[in-house]
Amino acid sequence: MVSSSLRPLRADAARNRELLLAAAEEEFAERGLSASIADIARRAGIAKGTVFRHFASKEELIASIVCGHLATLADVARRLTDAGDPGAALLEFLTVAADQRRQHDLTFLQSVSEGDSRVTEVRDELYAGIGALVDRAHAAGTIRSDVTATDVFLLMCAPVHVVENLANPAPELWKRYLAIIFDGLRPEGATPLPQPAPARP
Amino acid sequence: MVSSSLRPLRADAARNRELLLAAAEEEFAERGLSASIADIARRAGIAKGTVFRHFASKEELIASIVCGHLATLADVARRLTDAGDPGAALLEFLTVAADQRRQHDLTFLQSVSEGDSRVTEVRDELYAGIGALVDRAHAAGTIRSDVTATDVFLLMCAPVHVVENLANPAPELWKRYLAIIFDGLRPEGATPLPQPAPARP
DNA sequence: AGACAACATGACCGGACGGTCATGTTGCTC
DNA sequence: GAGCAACATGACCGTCCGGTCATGTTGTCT
Repeated sequence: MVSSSLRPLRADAARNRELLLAAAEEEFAERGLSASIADIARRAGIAKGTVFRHFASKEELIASIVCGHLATLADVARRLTDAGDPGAALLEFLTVAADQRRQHDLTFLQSVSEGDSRVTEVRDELYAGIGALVDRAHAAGTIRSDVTATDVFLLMCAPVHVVENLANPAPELWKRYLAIIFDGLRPEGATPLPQPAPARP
Repeated sequence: MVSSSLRPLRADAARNRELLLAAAEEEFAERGLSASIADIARRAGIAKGTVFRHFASKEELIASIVCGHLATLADVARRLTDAGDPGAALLEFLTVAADQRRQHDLTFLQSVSEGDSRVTEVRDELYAGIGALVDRAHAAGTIRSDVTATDVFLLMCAPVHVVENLANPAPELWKRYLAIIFDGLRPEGATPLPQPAPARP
């Protein structure tokens, strides 16, 4: 979203960078991780060599995309922390997160950019935001007390993933599974969990 | 599991076929879809050309693996249909299914082998088995009435998928998320679902 | 307007991959 | 045990991909 380089980019370079990121996002969403740099460059209307001027490697390009998505989600979480109903806020966050994933499923990119320092940094921000939402939902009694922020973080993209096993899913089918999973997070009729919550990612 | 060819394989060929399938399964689980035929052959202790004697293409090899897994699951479902408690039987099925996926996550192979006729055939069997389990659970009132066999089919591998977003998950952490999701399937405290169930896959 | 650094370009490289095939080997049948 | 079809082998082919670099182009600053 923001380019935090010291020297500002030249006008054409900045424009190309945005075109490139947008094209890469679409190409990855359509072709998966094996989308080629050449195809991405063609889609962006720039030459292949230019890609490597902006990003040292394919991995770095992926990390930048993931960073942008995580930052957007962190922003959403932050904004929703002040919302009225804590339970509704958490559900709204999960809805926005799933909808983002539906548009461009980039979950498979996340494992690639695991080592990147910028990614882990933004992810920590997102994690903090989710933590605040979960705390408030706990206090309001909307979700069961044995569910943690890490649980929510991990379950975030599950609805979309579930739907992707279908060839032609209805565009909003993921909402069905988000509802089912969210019901599993509610205190009513909750069964004791067989395993302790994992440490934060 | 069974090789339904007309002419029986020669002894060495049959042995190599099994070695090959086992090696491919491990290699795909470790390296993902991009595992190479050469690596698979090396792991099986056979030559690369031999792979293509048994399977016309990489896709066909994948389809055979997926077939075996689906057949195993269909068998489990069939056996559990006669079990005592319908609710426990369904939970047990989901547990076995998730555990199988944990050992060798091959979900990503499923989309590749979408067009294969053998795969769709075995998948239909599995689907029928799940249908029977769900019907009995409905009758016993263990799961909410608006949940279908397709829902269960789709949610089957969700617990394992959720956990895979973690770098070093505890080996049985998936049971935590299976418990949460299964709680979402229970009638107690169920919220109306916002989307209709999809048609069978 | 001139002049330079920043930027864009696409031919090119090394390597890896899926798949083929001529040649050599081996299990089965009589 | 002879003979043959089934099978195994690995060198080889065409293709594609990530990444490099010498050369040409353009924004920007004075």
